[in-house]
Amino acid sequence: LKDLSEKQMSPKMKAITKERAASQPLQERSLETRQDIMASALEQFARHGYEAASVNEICLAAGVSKGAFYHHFSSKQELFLELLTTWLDLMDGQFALLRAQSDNVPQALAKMTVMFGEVYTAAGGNLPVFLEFWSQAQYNPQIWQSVIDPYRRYQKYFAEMLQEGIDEGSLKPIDPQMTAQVMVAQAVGLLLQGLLDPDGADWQRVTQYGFQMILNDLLV
Amino acid sequence: LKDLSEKQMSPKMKAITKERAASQPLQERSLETRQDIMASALEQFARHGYEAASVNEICLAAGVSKGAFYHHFSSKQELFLELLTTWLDLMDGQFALLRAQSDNVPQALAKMTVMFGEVYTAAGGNLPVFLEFWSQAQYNPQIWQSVIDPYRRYQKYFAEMLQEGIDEGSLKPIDPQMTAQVMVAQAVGLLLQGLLDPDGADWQRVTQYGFQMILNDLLV
Amino acid sequence: LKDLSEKQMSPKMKAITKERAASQPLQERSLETRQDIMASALEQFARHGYEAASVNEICLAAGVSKGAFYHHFSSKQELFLELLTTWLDLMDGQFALLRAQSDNVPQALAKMTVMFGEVYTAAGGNLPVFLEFWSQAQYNPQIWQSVIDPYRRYQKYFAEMLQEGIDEGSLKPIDPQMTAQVMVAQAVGLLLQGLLDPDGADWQRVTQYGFQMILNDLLV
Amino acid sequence: LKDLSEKQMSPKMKAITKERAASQPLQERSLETRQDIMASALEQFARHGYEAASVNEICLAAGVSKGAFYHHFSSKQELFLELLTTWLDLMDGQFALLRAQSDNVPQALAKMTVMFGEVYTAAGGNLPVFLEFWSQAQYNPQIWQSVIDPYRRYQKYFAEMLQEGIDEGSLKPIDPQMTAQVMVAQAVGLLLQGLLDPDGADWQRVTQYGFQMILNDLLV
DNA sequence: ACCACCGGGACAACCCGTTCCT
DNA sequence: AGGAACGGGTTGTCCCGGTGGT
Repeated sequence: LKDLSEKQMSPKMKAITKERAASQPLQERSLETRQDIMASALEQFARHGYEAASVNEICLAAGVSKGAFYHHFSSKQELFLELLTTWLDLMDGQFALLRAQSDNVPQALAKMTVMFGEVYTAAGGNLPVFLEFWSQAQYNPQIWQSVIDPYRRYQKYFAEMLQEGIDEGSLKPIDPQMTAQVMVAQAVGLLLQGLLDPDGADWQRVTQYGFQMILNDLLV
Repeated sequence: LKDLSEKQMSPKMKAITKERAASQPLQERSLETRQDIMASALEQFARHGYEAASVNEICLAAGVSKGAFYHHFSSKQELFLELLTTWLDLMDGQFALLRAQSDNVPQALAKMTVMFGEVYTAAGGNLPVFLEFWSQAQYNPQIWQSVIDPYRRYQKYFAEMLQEGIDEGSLKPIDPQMTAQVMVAQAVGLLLQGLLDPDGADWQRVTQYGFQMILNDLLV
Repeated sequence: LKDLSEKQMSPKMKAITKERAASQPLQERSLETRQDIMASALEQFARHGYEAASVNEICLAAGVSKGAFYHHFSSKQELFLELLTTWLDLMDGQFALLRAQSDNVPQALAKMTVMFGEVYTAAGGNLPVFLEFWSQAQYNPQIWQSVIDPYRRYQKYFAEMLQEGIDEGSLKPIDPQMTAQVMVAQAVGLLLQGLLDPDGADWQRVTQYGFQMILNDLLV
Repeated sequence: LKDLSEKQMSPKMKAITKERAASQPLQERSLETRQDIMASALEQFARHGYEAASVNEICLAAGVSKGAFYHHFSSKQELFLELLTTWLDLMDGQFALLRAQSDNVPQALAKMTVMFGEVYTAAGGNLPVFLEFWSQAQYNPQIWQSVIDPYRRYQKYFAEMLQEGIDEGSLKPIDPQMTAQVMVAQAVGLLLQGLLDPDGADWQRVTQYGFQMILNDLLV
């Protein structure tokens, strides 16, 4: 997740970087430009929202011409989608990793909670895009598809894990489907609250507390 | 909450209504125009989002001139804020009512769950504005203030209720503050899920289920 | 000329005046309203120019509703024209007066110079409308007519005066027509300079000086 | 000064020119577009005044899209200022040239008079912008600055010239400062009169006559 | 008779995302 | 990869009638 928030230097710095990079292999330079744009876009989307963030600003902040922009991305939308999928892929990877590293289900669940906190901090100032993804999904089928797919996948992950736990006897025989949905809902809700009102509470603690409440119902 | 989603007639119908209204008392006519605009705006915001919804479209759909629009609202923002506060006031009223009608705390909590479901259905197709409110709060301090105030109030409501329950002996001595926050988070999360993926689950049932899980931890 | 720049109270003051005036005879009140509007308009036109001054602002500053405005004046233009003619009539009166009060031509000319200085100070902060009159005359035939008529009249006045002076032997036999035009031109030029760069020179003195130069050529 | 008033072809002609120009080197094409816009703007400002001239009209008359317009100028104001400074620079150049070409002061003064006449004719139909410049200087500090600077410079030019004349013994020991101001004032006044009432007199002749009057006071 | 609210459209300036051509 | 140009669309405001209350 860190990759999403690095490259936070000033445009001026960027310009210099650019000049220095002039003697790089072409392909490398192209890739770098592409990532500069993405980093800049991420920040702009987070700061102003998808609609209010202008391509112009993104280019300016990235130290890149509009011509370059449309060379790399066919539209603002595509860039947005690209950002979205990158984000989701990272999340997916994290999930899989965590699950693989855990021996039993309760342990994996506990780790999830930790990871959740990490997402929150790792995204840095760019967490608001998360909400923006969600919001835009309402109005654009393609984004909706891209957001809903992994989302359902997460729920399935959880449900399967819970089922496993039940099977191995470490969890009570609750309804895995619905429990998973509740858990995800809680996670999402806490994220949004932390997003909107970061100083309103110690959200890390509240998150721990909330998951513990649910676990109380699950553990044998 | 119903007032927010009525007035769903076509623009053509509206135009006729307008003409008929020409002979009404001025004040009444003015009020009606204002509400027409608000209803239209609610729909447009829900359908396209705050930024993408144009004042022009809102006026067209309301069968109202832009002159009328800017007579009633000084800006798109102000209208948005107006919509927001109306919504929140309604919610506040519902909360207070429900609490007053309940004898003990567990009963009130149960009713809340029901009310939550009602919100979901009552908003009709215009629920997406909810997300839009949340989203815009990120970028606009005034909206943020307007959204965060009642939000914190709700949490306080809940926390007080829980404290009451503990005092009257109907609830376990849990941490009321954090529990309230978790409950609100779950509500919000479920709402968003229902918003994004209405057909992904029977959210009414999931909601019931989720609150039951929390209640299990609370009840003596 | 003073009438043009009095009534410089704040809108608040006006509002009070208005309320007090509620018990006045209707006609009187109407007249007052009309003059309030004109005073406000004068100020607004002077401050922002004809186009940039909005009827709204004029009304606000006058403490008058837009309905009232259009009751008294059929358009912004008409008001402007009204202002213009009022101004010009005042000037005309002053001219006639001065000429009547003078025994011989050189004396009258000297007095003109004094009067000119008075115009400058009497107009107070609202002198820029003068330029605005001139400017608008370019684009609007009606205003042009209203501005050009008295203008030519002034020149004729001067020319006649000079002719008189020649006839009575107090002036050299110069071309009265062209001399008059030059004098008026100088007056206008000095006015504009004083308008644009009030602190650039002691325009009163320069005016005296300039007219003296011309007089040197005229006096026998 | 002629450059300011050429390019008076119809929009249609322009469109053709544009298409032909599509195969020009980019920089040249850009420059041409810029000048097309400026020429069109000059005409529109002259015809309707600064405020009343719309960017739309300017673009239409120039055969250029609004996008192109805002690519070249950041605002209508900036364009106006650009026009102003170009004009003033031209004037400055003319002044310097004339002075350099003259042997003694009286000769230079005489030439100035001629030049003044040329300005009048060279500007063609676009002289009204002159008044517009003056007018807008009242309401906009930046324009004021741009207009007042060269203006004071002209006066200083004149004053220095006069001082030179006094020193070289070709002029009487008058006050050079005030005399210069009077001369400029007369010039401005005559210009405005010629502007407002072109058929009211033979302004060329009147100008000659007026300057002669002043010269009478200066020459030894 | 006078005034105030309300509404009507046209249109302003500006900017946006995008494409074309070098 | 980039500078120039495109045109449609944005919010907001302007000037102005009409309708009803005082």
